[in-house]
Amino acid sequence: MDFKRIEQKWQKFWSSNKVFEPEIKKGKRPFYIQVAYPYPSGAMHIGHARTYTATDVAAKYKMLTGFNVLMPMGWHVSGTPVIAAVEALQKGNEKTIKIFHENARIPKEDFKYLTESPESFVDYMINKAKYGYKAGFKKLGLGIDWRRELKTIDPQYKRFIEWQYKTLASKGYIIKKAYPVRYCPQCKNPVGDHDLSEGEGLGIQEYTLLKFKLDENTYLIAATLRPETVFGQTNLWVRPDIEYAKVKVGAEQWIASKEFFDKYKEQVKDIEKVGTLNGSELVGRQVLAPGIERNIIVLPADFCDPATGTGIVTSVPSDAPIDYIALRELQQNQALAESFGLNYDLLTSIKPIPIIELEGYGNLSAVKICNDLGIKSQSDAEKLEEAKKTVYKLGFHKGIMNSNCNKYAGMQVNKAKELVKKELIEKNQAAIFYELEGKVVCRCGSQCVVRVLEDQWFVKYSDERWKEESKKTLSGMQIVPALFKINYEKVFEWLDDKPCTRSKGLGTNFPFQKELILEPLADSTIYMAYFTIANIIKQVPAEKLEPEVFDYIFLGKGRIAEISKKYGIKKSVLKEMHDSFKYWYPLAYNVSAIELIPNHMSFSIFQHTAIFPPNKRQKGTLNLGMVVLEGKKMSSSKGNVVLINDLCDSIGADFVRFFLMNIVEPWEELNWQQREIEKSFSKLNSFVELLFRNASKAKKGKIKGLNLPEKWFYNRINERINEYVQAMEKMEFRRALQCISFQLLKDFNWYEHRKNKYNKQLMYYFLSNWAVCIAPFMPHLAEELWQKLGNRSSIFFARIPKKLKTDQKISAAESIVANIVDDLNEIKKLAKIDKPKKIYIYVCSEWKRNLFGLLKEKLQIPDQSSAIRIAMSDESIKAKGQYAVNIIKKLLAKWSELREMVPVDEMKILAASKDFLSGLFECDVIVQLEDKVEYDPKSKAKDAMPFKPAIYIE
RNA sequence: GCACGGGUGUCCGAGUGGCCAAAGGAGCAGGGCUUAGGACCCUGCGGCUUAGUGCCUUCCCAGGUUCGAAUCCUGGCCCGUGCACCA
Repeated sequence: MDFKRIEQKWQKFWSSNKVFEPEIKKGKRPFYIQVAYPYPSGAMHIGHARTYTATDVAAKYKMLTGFNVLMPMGWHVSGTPVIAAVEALQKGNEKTIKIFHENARIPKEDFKYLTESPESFVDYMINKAKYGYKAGFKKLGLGIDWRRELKTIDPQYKRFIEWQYKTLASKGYIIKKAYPVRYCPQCKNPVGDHDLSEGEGLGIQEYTLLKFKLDENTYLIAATLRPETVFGQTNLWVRPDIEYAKVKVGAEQWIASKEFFDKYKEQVKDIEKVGTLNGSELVGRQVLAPGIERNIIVLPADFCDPATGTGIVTSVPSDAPIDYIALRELQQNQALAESFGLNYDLLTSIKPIPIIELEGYGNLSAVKICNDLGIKSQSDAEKLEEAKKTVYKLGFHKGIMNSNCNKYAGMQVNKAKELVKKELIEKNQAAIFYELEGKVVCRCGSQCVVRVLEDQWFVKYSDERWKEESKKTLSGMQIVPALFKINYEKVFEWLDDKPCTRSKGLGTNFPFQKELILEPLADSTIYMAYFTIANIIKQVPAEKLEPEVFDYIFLGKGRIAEISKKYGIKKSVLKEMHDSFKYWYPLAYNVSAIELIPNHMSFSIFQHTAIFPPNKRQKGTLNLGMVVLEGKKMSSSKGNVVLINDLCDSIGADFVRFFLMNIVEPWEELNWQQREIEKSFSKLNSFVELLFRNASKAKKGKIKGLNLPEKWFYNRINERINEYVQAMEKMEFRRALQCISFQLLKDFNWYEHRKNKYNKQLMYYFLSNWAVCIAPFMPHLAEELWQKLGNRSSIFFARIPKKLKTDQKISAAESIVANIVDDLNEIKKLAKIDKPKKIYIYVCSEWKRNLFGLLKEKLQIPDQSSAIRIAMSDESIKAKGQYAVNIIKKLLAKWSELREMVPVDEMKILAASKDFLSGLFECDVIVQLEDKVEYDPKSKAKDAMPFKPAIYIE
């Protein structure tokens, strides 16, 4: 088949007949489906193609069920990648050149477009790149309304985003606060995972800095992850052999390790080094401990690491194993203690103070676990680490603060932690310090730190009321697949304030601080609304698009006449946009890949909730799974990809679409295996060719006078279509496809096998319905076949039939014949009969059928004694005695299967199929009723059962 | 750490209470076709048995619910994926 010709022919037809350019039609139900617009920076591979194809299938199916369908497309070009790429290409960076030349398949002579400017780069990628997304969409035959095409840097779009953020701000959802980020002091930039050479995935931990008053204005600073344990403090640890720094922080003087201040200076402003002192100078001193307002003693410890925290550690021997062991070791070593000039009696009087009750560990969990694990000294590093982890984890989840913790007594540890921290900070006894979870190194080679960005703008997704309202929106939405709803719910739970501005990148300037750019996940949340007017708004100059204009279009606020006059926009244009939004919204489905659930998809629901009224939000989401190639993750940089362009060229767009939808359901992980594809390609291809060959023999008209096999085929087509519709409604595209492809092929083959005359009308019924059902998946071939069948307009103006009449009895009857064929083959093989001379079929007698009917009606559970009781209530069965009991036993053995069977007249069916069977086996076939047998040399007849006639072959 | 998902025969993978010794494919073995190779077609691939069958042992491990479990529940072991400034 000449795929290329057919594809081009119909793509041209669709565009010149505006098949996928919907107009508002009052009375026709709208269906607006939208798939997350791509960032057009490379070649399109099958992973992308799957997402867009699934959306297209959903859209086309809805067209075929009578909806007015809108599916727009745009380009998300916001952010830094384009700028970074253009800069790298301008500098002649070889790695980047290679990526664009080899992976994105851009010829060298076209690089001039890429290096000219970010705008030119974007334009090339969208409109000229042979392997780009737009080229791919067109090749795949997607039903996109291109009149609405947009880029996120269009001037009108930017005004829309400004309106969006002004609206959010007016509701209090835009806030400004300090924000800790991973930061490279060398590059002077925040770093993401992809900027790192070491430490990817390591996060930021929040330490509490505790201030221990040494004298009037000088404090020793200890860092802790467990501020709630201040109530159990017994002493402070310092390293006697290192030098600590004295630093002015604000009005106070702090003492901590030098390494600490190097990091801390990125997090606070006013910080100034004053001097140094040795740890040993601090040993033995008394300091006023925060939280408990009590003096505690400074003791020496080797485990204090100047590179971790502050190099000073507060000691809570009740709950920190290392503190307990270090204290005990010091207490047991009088000579050492006295070498530091410590009062040994005072030292030995220090005892752990119970503060947390922990089930299974009592109220001194550190002491208990050290005893349990047999930890003797600080040198048991491994065991100490294990002990620490266990106690920390259990304490956090299950610990309860006890009566030594004042007002926190009885509170859970995980609650108390935050409250204690807050109280200490308020009393100026503590501060916050951010520390990386481990070593993080930037690609430039320098070690990263945490920097606190002052005045970062956020979208306040943590807002309780907003969250509640968004959860309500979500609860009314249809999430496909349904089991993902819980994922959304979980995301909504932990979703926190999201930074929304950056200093670099393409996009919309932040309206409240013009030098900043809204970051890409912030300007892609409600653009679906913009699509409804994108084709109209192009004629309005951007500068006229003040917030009031959008307020009118989307929210119906204000008076059209006044707005028209004030901003110089025609009333008719304003009205058209307002009407268009009102018609198309709410969005039926927002579609994207699963990995966007925690951000894009959720943000979109939140922001719709914030901005639009409940009836103008989103009705559902469709979440597409990943595509892997031969079991491995696809990666453009490793060349492990299949590009959609190449694939369409080799097997044709419709077959690509078919396989993308046929391997697994849309939300499941799809493993693309070339060999398997090739195998099923030839199978499917010959099926399609078979159908096309039959098209010339089909004739439109009333179907009448059907014989048994024809009735069966007609009925089977209807059954398949019904199941197809059921599956399509749930977006189970794979199941739907299987019904109307390989399964229907099997049916067709059986029918071909069975039929003895040609029915043109039935063939038309089959082919036309097949074309309509396959059209969402294989639109080009469907159109071609549709035309071959004599239709003039596009198949997408046809309708998929719904709720067709089917008759279980017809299927049941045919399965009797099919089963007989199977059984005959089996017996032939086992009995090693090559050419049967005669076949005898004995249909079970009337009383057995009655017995089955009786049991089917009355038997609740397949229990032998009650079955016999029921059966023996019938005199004619009772008369058969032990033989009847044997039959009952046989029936019960297969009861679960049999109870579903629909009773049919086996005698009549088999008698009617005699010619077929004798033709098939090339011998005489004799069908007799069990109790009227004339010839039964091996006495097989008695084995006849309902739905399973006995057989004798000669 | 938190969240979600998953462990099925040689391999990939379908299967969510009985129709399941478990779809489909790959692979392997035998046969057909062919000068040969490829492609294609047929048969078999847990064990024993059989004129269309019946039985035994199996779906990560251990328990449990049920007349009945690959499928439901509990515990354990193992493996993926995501976790925010990144589009």
